[in-house]
Amino acid sequence: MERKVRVRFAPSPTGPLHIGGVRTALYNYLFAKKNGGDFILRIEDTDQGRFVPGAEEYIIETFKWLNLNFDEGVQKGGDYGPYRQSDRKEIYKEYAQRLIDSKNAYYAFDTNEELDAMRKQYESEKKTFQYDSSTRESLKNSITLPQDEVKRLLKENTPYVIRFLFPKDTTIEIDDLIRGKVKMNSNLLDDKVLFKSDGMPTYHLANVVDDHLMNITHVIRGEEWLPSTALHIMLYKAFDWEETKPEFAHLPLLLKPDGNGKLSKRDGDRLGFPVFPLIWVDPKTNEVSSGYRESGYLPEAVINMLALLGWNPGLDRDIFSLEELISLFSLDRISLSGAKFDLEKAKWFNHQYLQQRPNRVLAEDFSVILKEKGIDFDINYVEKVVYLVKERCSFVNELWEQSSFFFIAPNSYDEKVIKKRWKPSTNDDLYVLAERLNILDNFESNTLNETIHNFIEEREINLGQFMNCLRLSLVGKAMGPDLFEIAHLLGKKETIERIERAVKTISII
RNA sequence: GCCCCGUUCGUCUAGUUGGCCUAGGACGCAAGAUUUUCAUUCUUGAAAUCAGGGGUUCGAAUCCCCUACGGGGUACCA
Repeated sequence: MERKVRVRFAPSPTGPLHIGGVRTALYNYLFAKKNGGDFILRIEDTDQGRFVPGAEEYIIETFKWLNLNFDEGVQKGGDYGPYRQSDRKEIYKEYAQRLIDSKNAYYAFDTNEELDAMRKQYESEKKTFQYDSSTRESLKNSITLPQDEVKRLLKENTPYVIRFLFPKDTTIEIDDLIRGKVKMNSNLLDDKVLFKSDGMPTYHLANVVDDHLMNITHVIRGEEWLPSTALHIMLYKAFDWEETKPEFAHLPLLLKPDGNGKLSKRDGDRLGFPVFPLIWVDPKTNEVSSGYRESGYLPEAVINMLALLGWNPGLDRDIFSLEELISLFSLDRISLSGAKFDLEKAKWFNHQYLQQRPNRVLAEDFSVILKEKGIDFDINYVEKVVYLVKERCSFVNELWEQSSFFFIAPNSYDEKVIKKRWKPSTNDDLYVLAERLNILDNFESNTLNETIHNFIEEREINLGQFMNCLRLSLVGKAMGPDLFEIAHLLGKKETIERIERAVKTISII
């Protein structure tokens, strides 16, 4: 019987979610939605030592911002809860016991110190210590110790861990949906700890138990999990869950843009781009890490950019809506090699999506920035400004650089432009033009266009030269959109005042 | 060290049943066009002997082997 597709995103709350993690979640989401399945959020907080307050809320908020909604999970609920592993503690204990009973796992009483000493010793002999079939016979565990000794130790609450008993000389085959068949020999794998001495399971146990109990059909996760998948497969076998074992798909990693290695937290600040979706303030150090949201990225752009970083629909275009991504998505089009993040392309994506964003909405976003600067203009005016300048912007906050002159008259004039364009006769030309504009009762841009062109023709002055001077008067620089549109939006009074001020201020004698 | 995964323009990639690949697209870069300016936009261009070397084949980016390089794993972290 075909099972309903169920995938999970299972981050551990050890800090802000990495952008690579966001991509993993996105691929899970796309896969689920493409196949009419469920997308589940499970929090893997089995390591109490690394728990960071606020991290779970950060994760929730990230997906809220991106508008990728979970069907089940922490803070949302569902039929397979609880969805936080710390709330499932008792469950794992029971399953660990099952493995002990079926002789697939055993108690180990070796202390950390003993193990460390062992590792050091092996290292000094240029060997690698591994807790496995070759060494377990000589260590302190329920295989080597007499039964009543084991019972006594457990009764006395001696700290112990439960380790998986890896069989010797077994080949484990992983059938990865992205990579195909991967084979591993059990002799190279060690008896991983499944249950820690603090009463919590490790990732391996909790993950397999939860995926089974939550009816997960596809495990889509980062490539760093590929090596331990052999253990996971053995666990499904040990539990006799092979019938409903999920399919595995291991994603390539996100690499740093320069040099080599996995994209890390530090790269962001070093190279000037966010590696986190949202801003994050470390609760311990107060260190601030920037986020895509606060840097002005649009969620749609981030999703589009991330989707194409390691996956490609094979079409000759790059812009896809979430709906398109869902219908186009398939695991077999995921690339095998790690992808380097490209800041320039990320900006380009944002530019594309910024252009699609309605002017009214952009005007509202922009008004927030304006208010912070103590500028309060009518939203309709702001919307018109946005209409004129948005195509030259990739981010909302760039609107200010491109349009500040619409709100504040220039208080200085670009010297280079003066030097190049301003003539001794310009002051007089502009003065006369101001008088001419003053008697207009229509200040529409096409009227202005006609009036000014006639003026230039009449006086036989150079078009480019004069227009640049007029622009300088209104803008202060040689930049900005169509000059007649600027004058129109500024209005008659403001336009004339700016011309007069420029005439008074600029002198080349 | 050992194990696993990978390797096409600077970057993301197309190429998945070997021939239509003198290797396509996008970002970025360069030049030109448009414009009163800056940008946008448009056009054109440079850019990968398909990591290298061996095979297999009439024919290989596509299949096999080796080497190199890159990445991941090797914790009572996930």
